[in-house]
Amino acid sequence: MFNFAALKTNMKKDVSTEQKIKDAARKVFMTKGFSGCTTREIAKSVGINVALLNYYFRSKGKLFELILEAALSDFIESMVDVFQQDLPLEDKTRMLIDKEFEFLRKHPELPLFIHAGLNQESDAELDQSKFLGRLHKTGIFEECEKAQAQGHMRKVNMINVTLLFMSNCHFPIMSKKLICGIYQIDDNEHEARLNEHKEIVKEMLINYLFPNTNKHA
Amino acid sequence: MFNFAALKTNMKKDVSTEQKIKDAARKVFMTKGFSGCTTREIAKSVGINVALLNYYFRSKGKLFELILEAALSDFIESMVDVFQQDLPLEDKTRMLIDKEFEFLRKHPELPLFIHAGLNQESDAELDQSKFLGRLHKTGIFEECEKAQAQGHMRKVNMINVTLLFMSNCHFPIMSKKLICGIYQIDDNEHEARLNEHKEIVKEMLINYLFPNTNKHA
DNA sequence: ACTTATTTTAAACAATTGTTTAAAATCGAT
DNA sequence: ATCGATTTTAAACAATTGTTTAAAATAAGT
Repeated sequence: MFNFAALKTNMKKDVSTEQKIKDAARKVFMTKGFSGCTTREIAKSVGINVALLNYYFRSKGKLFELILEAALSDFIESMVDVFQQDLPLEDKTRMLIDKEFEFLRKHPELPLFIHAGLNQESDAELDQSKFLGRLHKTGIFEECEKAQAQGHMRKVNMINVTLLFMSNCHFPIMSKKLICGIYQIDDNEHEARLNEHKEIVKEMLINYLFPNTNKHA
Repeated sequence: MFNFAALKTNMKKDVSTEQKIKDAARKVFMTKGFSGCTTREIAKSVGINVALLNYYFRSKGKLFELILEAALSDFIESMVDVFQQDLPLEDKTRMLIDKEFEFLRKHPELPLFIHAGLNQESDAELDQSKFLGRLHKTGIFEECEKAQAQGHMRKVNMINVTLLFMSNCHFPIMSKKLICGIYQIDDNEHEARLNEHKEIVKEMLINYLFPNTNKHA
C-alpha cells in the first residue's frame, strides 16, 4: 500500500496546532512587534509549550518572517481584488478607496506592523519581488497608461500614484494614537473623522487624477 | 557667598556626558526601537558604562520617554515654524509642504519611530496635550476658520486637514522600504519619485483646499 | 592639602531570553 | 495489543537583559 502518512499528518496539522500557532503569533507580533514579545508569550496564548513552537517553525525569526510575508500578501491582495473588477478606471478608484478603508478597519495594525517590521526586526531579507508581478497580472498598469495616453488620466508615474493611494488610505489608520493624542479626541470622534476622510480622499484623488472628466462647481 | 554649585554642575552636565547619552540613545532608539536595542548598546556607542546611563536617567524606559517626547516636539515644531510666517494661507500651504519634505529628508526615521513608539513600547503614557496648545498659539486654526467662512477655503474639519498634510508628507518617507521592495527600485530612483511627489502633493492639496482661487486648465 | 560632592566604573543581581535535549504522550496502522 | 512515527512536554542550556551596589576616580570648594 502507498504511504499516505505524510499527507494525512500534513492535513491534520494544517487545521490544528500549526495554524493555531500562526494565528496567535500574528496577533502578538502585530501588537508588540518582533522584539517586543517573547516566544513563551506566543506559546502561552496558544496553550502549548515553547519547544513545540520551535518544532513546527525553526525559530522565532522564521515564524516572524512567515507572518510578515503573509501580512504583506494580505495587503497586496486587498488591492488586487479591486484591480480585477471589470469597471472603468474612475469607478475602480472609488472602489479601491472604499475597500481599502474597509479592509484597514478590520486590520488597523497591519500597515504599521508591515512598515516597522520591514525596517528593522528579523534581519532576514524578505523577497518582495513577487508582489510586483502580482500587481502586473491584473493589467492595472497598462490600463492606466492607456488612460494617460488618451488624456483621460493625468500623466503621473505609477509609483507616485501608488504613493497617493497608500498615503491617503493607510496613514490615517496608522496615525490614530498620534491624532487622538494631539487633538485630545476619543475613539468615537476619531471614527467619525475617518469616515469623513474617506469621502474627502475619494473626491480629492478623483479630481486630481481625472481632471477633465470630473469637474465640480 | 551664595551656593552656585547646583547651577554650575548643571551647566557642565548639559554639554557633556548627559547630552552625549541622549544623542546616542536617539540614534539607536530611532533605528531599532525601544525593545530592539539594549542599554549596553547605547552605553557602548557613547563609550561609557551601563551604570552611568542609569545614573543620569533612571531607567531605559525613562530615557526612551525623553527621546520620544523630544522627537514629537521636533515634529510639531517643524509645522509651527511655518504657521508663524506672515503669509497668505495658500503660500503657507506650499511652504508647509516644502519645509515638511525638507525636514523629513533630514530625519527620515522620525515618523515611523514616533508612530511605532507611540503604539507599544515604553508603557508610560506620554502627555501630548501640550502640543495642541502649541499649535493653537500660532493662530493657524482661526486663520483657517476665517478663510472657510469667507468661502476662500474648503470647509473641512481641521483634524482632516491635518490628516491630509501628514498623510501626503509623512507616508511617502515612511514607506521607503516597502516601495523600494515592491517596485524594485534603488535609492536614487526613490529620491526622484519623492521629489516629484512633493510637487504633486502641493498641487493636489492646493487645488482641493482652495478650489475657487486656484483653477488650472 | 584636605575634605566633600560629583562622576564613573567594575562586578554582581535575579530574571528572562531563544533554543536544544531527551523523555513522555498520542496516534495510526498492522 | 504492539510497533513506529508523530506530537507534545518538562527541563536545562548558555547568553543577555535591565538594574543595583559598592568602590574608585575625578572635580570643586575651602
